[in-house]
Amino acid sequence: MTGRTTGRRGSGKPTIADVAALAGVSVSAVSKVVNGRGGISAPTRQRVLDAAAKLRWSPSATAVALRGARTRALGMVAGRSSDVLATDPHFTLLISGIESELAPADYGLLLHIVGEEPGAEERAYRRLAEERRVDGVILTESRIGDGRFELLRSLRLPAVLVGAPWQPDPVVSVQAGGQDAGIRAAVDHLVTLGHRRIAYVSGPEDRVHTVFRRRVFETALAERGLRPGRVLVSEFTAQSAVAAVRELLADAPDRRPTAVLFANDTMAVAGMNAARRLGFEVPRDLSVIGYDDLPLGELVYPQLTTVHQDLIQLGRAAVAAMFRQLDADRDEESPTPVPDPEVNPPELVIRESTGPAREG
Amino acid sequence: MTGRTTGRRGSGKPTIADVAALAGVSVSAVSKVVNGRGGISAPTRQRVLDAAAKLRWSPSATAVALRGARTRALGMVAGRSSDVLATDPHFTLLISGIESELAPADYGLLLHIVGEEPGAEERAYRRLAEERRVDGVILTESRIGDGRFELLRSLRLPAVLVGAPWQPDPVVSVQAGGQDAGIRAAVDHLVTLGHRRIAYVSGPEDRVHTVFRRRVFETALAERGLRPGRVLVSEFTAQSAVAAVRELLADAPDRRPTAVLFANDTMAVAGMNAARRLGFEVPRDLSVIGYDDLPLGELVYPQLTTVHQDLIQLGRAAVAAMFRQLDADRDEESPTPVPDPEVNPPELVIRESTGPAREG
DNA sequence: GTGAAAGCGCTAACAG
DNA sequence: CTGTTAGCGCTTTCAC
Repeated sequence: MTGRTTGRRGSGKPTIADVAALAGVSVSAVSKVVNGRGGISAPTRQRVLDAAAKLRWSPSATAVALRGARTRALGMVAGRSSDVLATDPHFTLLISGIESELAPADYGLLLHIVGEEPGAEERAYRRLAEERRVDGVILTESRIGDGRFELLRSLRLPAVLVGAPWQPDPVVSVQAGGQDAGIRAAVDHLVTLGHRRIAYVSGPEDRVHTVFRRRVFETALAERGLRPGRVLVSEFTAQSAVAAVRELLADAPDRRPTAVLFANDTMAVAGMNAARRLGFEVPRDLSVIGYDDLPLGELVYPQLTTVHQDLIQLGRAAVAAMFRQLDADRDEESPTPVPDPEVNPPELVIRESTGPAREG
Repeated sequence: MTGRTTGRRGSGKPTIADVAALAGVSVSAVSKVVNGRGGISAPTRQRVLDAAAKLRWSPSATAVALRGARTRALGMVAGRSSDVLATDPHFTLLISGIESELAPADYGLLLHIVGEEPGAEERAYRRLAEERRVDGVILTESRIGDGRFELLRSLRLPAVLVGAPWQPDPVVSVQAGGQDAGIRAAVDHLVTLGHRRIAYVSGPEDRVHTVFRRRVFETALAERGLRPGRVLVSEFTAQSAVAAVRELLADAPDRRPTAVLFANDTMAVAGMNAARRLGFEVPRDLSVIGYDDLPLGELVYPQLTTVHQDLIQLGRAAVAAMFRQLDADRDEESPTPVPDPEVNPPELVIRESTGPAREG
């Protein structure tokens, strides 16, 4: 425990000094070799590499980070209850995408799942920033009045938002082009099938994408010359979706909707089954469309017609944007082009939960 | 960029020196205050706290870690494709549990999602260890011949396994008591309903829990005096489960199973719908039981009868075990009691996908 | 009760 | 080409 001389391989882990000693060179030589900076002869280089391999040594991430370089970690805070998280793989998918881009760069992802209590999320970001644990953070699900961009700026912590900010904001964000294409296609699909009374079950109204999608829905309806459809606001939970469907189907036959769009797949599946419990066949009596295109949609019966959104690609794009930002920050002077990452627009996937309207 | 004098608040973040300067004390005084070590007068203490608050300063995690203390981060490597990850919230749930225990301790979780290519997982652990990014790692899904425990030991990286090791091993592990209770109850339930031909669709055979559960299934059947049921091995994917059901239901009516147990809920749901597509009603023609009790099970129609497993609690227990291990390592001399964490045994949740056998 | 100084493992100037 | 050295931000003896 006490008195561990540098270079001694006691209980501790090998350090750069151990490697240098074993290779018979100085520490700076080792440093130069591992960082690929030139000025080292081939034989020396080889000796260093061998020594490092024998000792199973890699530079300590902590020491490198302290030295002023990067942390080689990105942070992400998920402000959701574990229940919602488990039902809705939105985050999981995004994280998969993020990781796939992070791994080759030897970056890690520091995840924080905090509850939905207000303030918890902010505290998490704050700690991430103050403790300098990460080089930057990736944000999702921006909300109306979202204070996170401001917060992160004041914390000087680079951020990339997946999605659109709630109001024009200099925050770097990634987003698929043609965001409204999915819902438009969904409405078109239903109209073509003869549906005239189409309802929309939206997510919590404090979400930016929720409001956006709802607006697209309303616009699309109007453009088709249809009267405004009913719009119900629901939580992202199954119970809430079930309640919404109950309400929708309680109307008189000539007034109730013949098709429903849901804000996400989980709600759509829950809603679909709620309808069935009420004696409505899907799609015979009611057509249902989801959003996200989760694997879940293919599992259920009938398979879900839904709007596909490439969350994995979005996650990758977010990381790419972050790296560009980090590089730009470092080089400061050279204003990197920062091309918008290519993300495919949302797209309608027609499966079994939509069919012709029963009565015009 | 150049020549940033200590104590200057330029573009950089405040350091302990800035706080000390602002409070008019020495850096060590600040350190003592933030670490709650005594020897500081109340007024001085207050001045330090005020200064830290004003500067929004917290100790840099990196510096603290380098100083020899802990990293305050745990690692986890998920060796699965993003697709499986998205369908099966197993990991998500576990991570939620882990986080809920980590957060109050101000610990972070460094996540690595690597593909299923062999070696990728090992490399990830290796890097985590060599770069000293985490204090320890949490493992799941131990496999037959799992080399990770050995690897981690040689890396001197503390580890906690969720589940049982494939062979007696000193690795610290957490697990619910009465592991076999769930499947036994499931078999009992089916037998009581009059089922005599019960099949089992197992997961990949290289998983320890897969083999264990299958054995429990076989034993339970034997104890009830039933002939061995058919056992099919499937991947953890929907397609694979669908194929298994096809095979099972292709048999002659007097030979085909009237009930099927699946290794997890996702497979069960996929199987249930495959059966329906083949013209079999669930539970009228076929009873189905899953495993895990994911939220998904309540979403679908009919709702899934399944074996509940408290993954969240398991995640929490794993972290608790890790902390005890870390404390023990530190104190070295004091062999902490290390009581087994309390995790509820798996339990059968009866819903709608099981019913009386149609023919004895 | 408080401060000065030595490192933790590494990188980057600067010498040789 | 290679070695010496000064910190990065913090904690921790050890003096005062």
